[in-house]
Amino acid sequence: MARKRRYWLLKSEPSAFSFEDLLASPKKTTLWDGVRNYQARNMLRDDLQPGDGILFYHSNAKPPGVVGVAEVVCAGYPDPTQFDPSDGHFDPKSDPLNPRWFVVDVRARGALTELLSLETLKGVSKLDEMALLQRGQRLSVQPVSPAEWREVLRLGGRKDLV
DNA sequence: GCCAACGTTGGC
DNA sequence: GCCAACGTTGGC
Repeated sequence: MARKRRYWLLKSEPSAFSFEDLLASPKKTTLWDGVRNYQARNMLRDDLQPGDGILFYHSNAKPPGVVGVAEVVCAGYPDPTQFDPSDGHFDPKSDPLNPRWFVVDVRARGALTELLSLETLKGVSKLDEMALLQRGQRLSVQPVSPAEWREVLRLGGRKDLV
């Protein structure tokens, strides 16, 4: 039996890479590079699988919030930017034979009908346990439960993308 | 292995 | 720009 589909929240600063940028990318797809946190790396490398659902979150935005829905296209593979000295994410300590950092490819499915702000999400009791809303969390890759996924898409007016 | 200093994230 | 909450680094 196939593995159950899982759900994730990915954060991006829209000034660096926005959901609109993803929609405008070839095949609405890009590699999710530049993650340099081990917990987030472990999820990219081990847990995200093709077909998994993604909530696209804008951090450091006005206001911050979930803006769109995407999906995982392929399982984790080494982040090419770690080996590129001209890239801001270059990591001279990473061994090409034993890469330290990983990416997945993600493809946009569609924007929410309107931005679901962090403030709005905080007011939804069904989302009390959501990783995003827990004190002190900063991970740029976070798990989302099936119930949270359904609720966010319902609030975002995109039940068609559940 | 401890922990102080430093760096980063990200809401506000 | 502030700063809380982490994560990382490096001396010991």
